[in-house]
Amino acid sequence: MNTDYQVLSQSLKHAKYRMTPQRIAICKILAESPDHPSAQMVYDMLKPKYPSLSLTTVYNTLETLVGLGVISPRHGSGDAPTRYDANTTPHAHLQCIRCNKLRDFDSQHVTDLNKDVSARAGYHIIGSYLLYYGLCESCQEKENNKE
Amino acid sequence: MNTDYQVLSQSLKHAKYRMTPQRIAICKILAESPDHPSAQMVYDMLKPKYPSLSLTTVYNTLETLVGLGVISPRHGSGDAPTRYDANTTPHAHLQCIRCNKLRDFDSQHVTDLNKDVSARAGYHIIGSYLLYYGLCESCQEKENNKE
DNA sequence: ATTACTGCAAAAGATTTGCACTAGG
DNA sequence: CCTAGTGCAAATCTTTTGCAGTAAT
Repeated sequence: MNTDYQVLSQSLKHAKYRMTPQRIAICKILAESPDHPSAQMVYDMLKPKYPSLSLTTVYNTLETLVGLGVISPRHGSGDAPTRYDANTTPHAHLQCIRCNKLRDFDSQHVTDLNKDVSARAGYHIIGSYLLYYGLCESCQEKENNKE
Repeated sequence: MNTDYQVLSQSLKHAKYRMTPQRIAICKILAESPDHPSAQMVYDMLKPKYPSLSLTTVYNTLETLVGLGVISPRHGSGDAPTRYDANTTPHAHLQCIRCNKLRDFDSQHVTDLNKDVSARAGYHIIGSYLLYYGLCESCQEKENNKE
């Protein structure tokens, strides 16, 4: 489940950031989006309701929230833009290389791997990206129907 | 260990690609580079010896080798460019956010996670990126000396 | 009243594309 | 010879930056 709106907005307030309407709107969208939106996607969703909104502000706010540790950036396979995930518990992602959908995948082995890395790496680990890419079920069907 | 030069070049020949000097040189560099070079890094390493080489050709060749499944693209944390890895056995990566170094991390849990994803996801998995980012040992020391 | 935040435009960096020329088979 | 491959320049796409105006506290 995603971090909810209260946690996102409170983290801004607590860190003494100003509560602008743009930031509030972006926090709402992130909390409500199960599909890990990119900066552009956030912008497109909010633009109709906030016509003056700029993409720069979306980037600024997302970067701020990343800095507070309440959302995580995930860069997709290949050329796809960075997606932002309000679910900060450790989990892997599955991305479809056809329709670009991005979904979560929970597994005990993610936890095990994280522990192993922390224990053996000699790195001060700050975060991780665990991405598997391929064809989702509906794109596999389309593929089969074509050939 | 990296896939060696023979395997890379033979995969091109076997797939009926023409053996140009540029492709041969790029295969050699990939086989010999333990540091997972980016397209630009490959270009910089080869430019002195092949002054006419273009970055476009490097991108083309890397893309071809990715298509043949003998190297894997790995996009780093944040804004870092894509790195290409001639080690195609499943393993995780550790990237230092300070010096940008990228190294391998082998773990039984990677294998376990891969199996779990294949078994439960409903995706046709094509590949994966498993990246942990943080501070490497030498950058941790520099950090400590400063503060 | 301050000063952080926004929004625009321009810049930067990585990768892709169009196309004429070249060279591998 | 013939077409795949190369190399250049320009285009594209994402993200960053500089800066003047605006608004949150």
